[in-house]
Amino acid sequence: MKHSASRENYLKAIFHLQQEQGLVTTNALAAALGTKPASVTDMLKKLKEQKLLLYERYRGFKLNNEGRKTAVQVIRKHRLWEYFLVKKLQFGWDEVHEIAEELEHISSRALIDRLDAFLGHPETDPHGDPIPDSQGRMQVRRQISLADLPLNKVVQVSGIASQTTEMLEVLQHNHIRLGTRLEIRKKFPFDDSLEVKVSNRSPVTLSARVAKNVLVTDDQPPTERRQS
Amino acid sequence: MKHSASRENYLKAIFHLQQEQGLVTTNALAAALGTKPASVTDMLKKLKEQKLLLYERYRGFKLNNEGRKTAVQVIRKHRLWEYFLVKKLQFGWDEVHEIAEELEHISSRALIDRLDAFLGHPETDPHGDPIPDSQGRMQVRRQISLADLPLNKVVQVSGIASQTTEMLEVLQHNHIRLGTRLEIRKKFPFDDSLEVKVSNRSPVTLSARVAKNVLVTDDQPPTERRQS
DNA sequence: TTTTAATTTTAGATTTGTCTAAATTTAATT
DNA sequence: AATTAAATTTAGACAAATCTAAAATTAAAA
Repeated sequence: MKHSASRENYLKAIFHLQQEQGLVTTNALAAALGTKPASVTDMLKKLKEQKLLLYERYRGFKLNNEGRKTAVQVIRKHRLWEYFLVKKLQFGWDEVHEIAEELEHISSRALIDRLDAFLGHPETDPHGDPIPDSQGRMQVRRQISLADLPLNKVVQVSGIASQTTEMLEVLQHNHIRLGTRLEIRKKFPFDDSLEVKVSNRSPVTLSARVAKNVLVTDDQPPTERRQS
Repeated sequence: MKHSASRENYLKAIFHLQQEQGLVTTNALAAALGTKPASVTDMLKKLKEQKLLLYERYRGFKLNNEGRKTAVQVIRKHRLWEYFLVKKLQFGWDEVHEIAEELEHISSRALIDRLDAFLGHPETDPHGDPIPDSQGRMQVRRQISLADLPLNKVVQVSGIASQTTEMLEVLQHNHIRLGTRLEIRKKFPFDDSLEVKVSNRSPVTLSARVAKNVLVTDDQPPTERRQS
C-alpha cells in the first residue's frame, strides 16, 4: 500500500487528535493541518473509500485498524528520523520537526528498518515521545501535564504537546528540555501561572498555556510496550 | 527557491542528457523520465517561465545557469544519500538508487550540509560518480567506456553509465563492481563482445551493450575539482 | 523539390488536493 | 418547540502534472 504525503498527514493528525481529544471534529482536523474544513471533508471521503477510516457524513469519524496501522508507521518514521537528526547530525531537538515532516514520507520499508537498527532501536525520540517498533508497538507512558502536577513533586520533562517554534522558544529560554528535572514551587490561581524550579537554577514563571503543553513523568520510563 | 519533485527530476534528467548526448531532444527526455513527449513539452514551458531553461518551440532546449545549479544540487543530494545508505545502513550499492530518488527531494539545505559533514565529505558515491561539493563543484573524471579500452591494460571500474536493475544484475553476476580491477583479454569483432579478466577470477564474456556502460579509469582518482 | 516520415506541439481531458461560497444538518438558546 | 448559531457538507472552480489524439513543424527520402 502506497499513500500520498497528504493522506499520510491526515492519518497522522487524526491519530494524534484521537489520542488527545477522544473524538475528532472536522474543524479540529482542519486546524491541525492548516487547511479548510471543506478540504477535510473531501479527504475523509477518499480515506473512507480506501477503507482507512470509519466515516458517515455529519456523524463523525475515526481511524479503523488499517488506518491506525498506517498512521503509526508514519509516526515511527518521523520519530526515528528526528532521533537520527539529533543524535547523528547534531541538530538541536528544536530544529528537527520540519525536516522530519518531509522525511517521514519516504516510502521504503527496508530503509526505515535499517535506520532503526543503525540507531540501535531507540525507544524515545528527542522530544521524549515513544518510537513505535517495527510491529507498531509503542511504549506506554504515564505522562501528565505540568499544569496538573502537585506542588513540590520532582519530575522529569518527557514530552512537549504543542511543538510550535514559539512554544519551543519559551522552553529554551527557560532552560527546559527533554529530561530536565523540575518541580512546582507555587501556583497562582489568579491566572493559573506557575513558579517552577528548574534543576539547580533560580525559579522561573510559566503561563498556564505553556504549563499545559509540558508533559512530565514522575517515574523512570517504563519498558512495557503495548499494541497500538 | 523551492521546486517540486517533478521539476527537479526534469532538471536532473536534462543535465545528464546534456552531458552524455550534447543535445537533448523531447523524445529522449520523455524516454529518460518514463513519460510522454507531450508531457515534456508542457513542463518545458513551465521551466522556461521559471527561468531555469532556454527553450523555443521546435528549436530545442538546454539548462541555463540557474537550472544547472539546481540540477547539480539535486545530484549532490542523490549521491550523498546513496553514500549514506551504503556506508552507514549497509545497503548493497545496487539497492540504493530507488530510495535515493525519493530522498533527493528533501529540501533542507542544512540537512544535506550536515549529512555531508557526517559522512566526511565523500568525493564519490557508491557507483563511482563524483559528488558535487556544497558549491556545486565536482571532480573531473577521466573515464572511458570499457568498450573503448585497449587490450591488456589494467584499469579500475569507476562508474556505471546505465544503472538499471537488469544491468546491475549482470555486473553482480560477473563480480564486477566499483573499484574492481580488470583488463580486456580478447575482443570479438563479430559482435563486439569482450573477454574480460576480473581480478583473480577466471575470464568472463561481456556483450558490447554491457561493455559500453561500464566506465573505467586507468588513473588514481584525480583530486582537481572544477565548477559545474 | 515534392512527398513522406519523424518529431514536436497544441487541444482538451483526467486525477489529486485544494479553495470559496452557498446549502444542509446538528446543536444550542430562548 | 421554534429560532439562531455553529459545524459540516456540497457545488463548482482552480493549479499541477499527466495523458491521448490530432495538428503543426522540421527532417529525410524519393
